[in-house]
Amino acid sequence: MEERVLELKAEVLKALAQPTRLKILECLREGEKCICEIVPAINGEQSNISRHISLLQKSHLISTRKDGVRLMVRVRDSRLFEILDQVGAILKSRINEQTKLMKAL
Amino acid sequence: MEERVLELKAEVLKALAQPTRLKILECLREGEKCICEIVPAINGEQSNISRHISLLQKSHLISTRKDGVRLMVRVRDSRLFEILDQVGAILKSRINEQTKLMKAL
DNA sequence: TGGATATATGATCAATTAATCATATAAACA
DNA sequence: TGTTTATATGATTAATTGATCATATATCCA
Repeated sequence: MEERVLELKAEVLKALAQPTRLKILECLREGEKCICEIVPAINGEQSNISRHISLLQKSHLISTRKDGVRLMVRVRDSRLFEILDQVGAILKSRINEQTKLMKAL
Repeated sequence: MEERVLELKAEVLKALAQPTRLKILECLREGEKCICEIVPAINGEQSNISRHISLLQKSHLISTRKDGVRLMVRVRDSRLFEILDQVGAILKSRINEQTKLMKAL
């Protein structure tokens, strides 16, 4: 596969690969939210969340619109959630295997 | 979603979010390979690839077995490739949108 | 207009990361 | 046994990252 394509894929994955950003994205499953809703929802620092949001935007994973003072944020492509769910599924079967091994003791 | 679960998901995504590691994984689509095949296939440094392989193993994304001197490597869960493909699909439609915009100029 | 609220950003710091070189270990084979 | 081949690892370095505090900017409303 093309070097450049892998770099692009890595950039997207990197944007996802951070707990605070995952919290933000999970929070956005419910739909569009403004930063002032996200901050208390995930119990974060305003300036930190603001930076993560702008990173997610630079990675084109979210889009934003101004509503007065507020910045409304939403996930651009809902397939993003399928990716997160797939990661969850992989983790789940990893745990299952470990559990089976434990039972066999 | 549970803090700890998000941390686990972030760890998996982080292991994926690096071009060299993506190259290795793409290389493993074809099936089990030893490091000495991977190194020339992706034109990498032996010590660097070795480190990335051991990172991928620590993240439980690949499994390994010894065959003489060689270390045979394979992807643990093929759903990993579905994730990579899904990322590709998201990138593809991002490009499509940009192309449409360009045409409308 | 002046204060309250929402967001962005500069500066700083500690921690992590990826790559590289040199070298160590270990298996295979002539 | 000695050499070649495969892999691992210590040390080093530069770059990136995430968080935080302080402050700036911008919008709204009384």
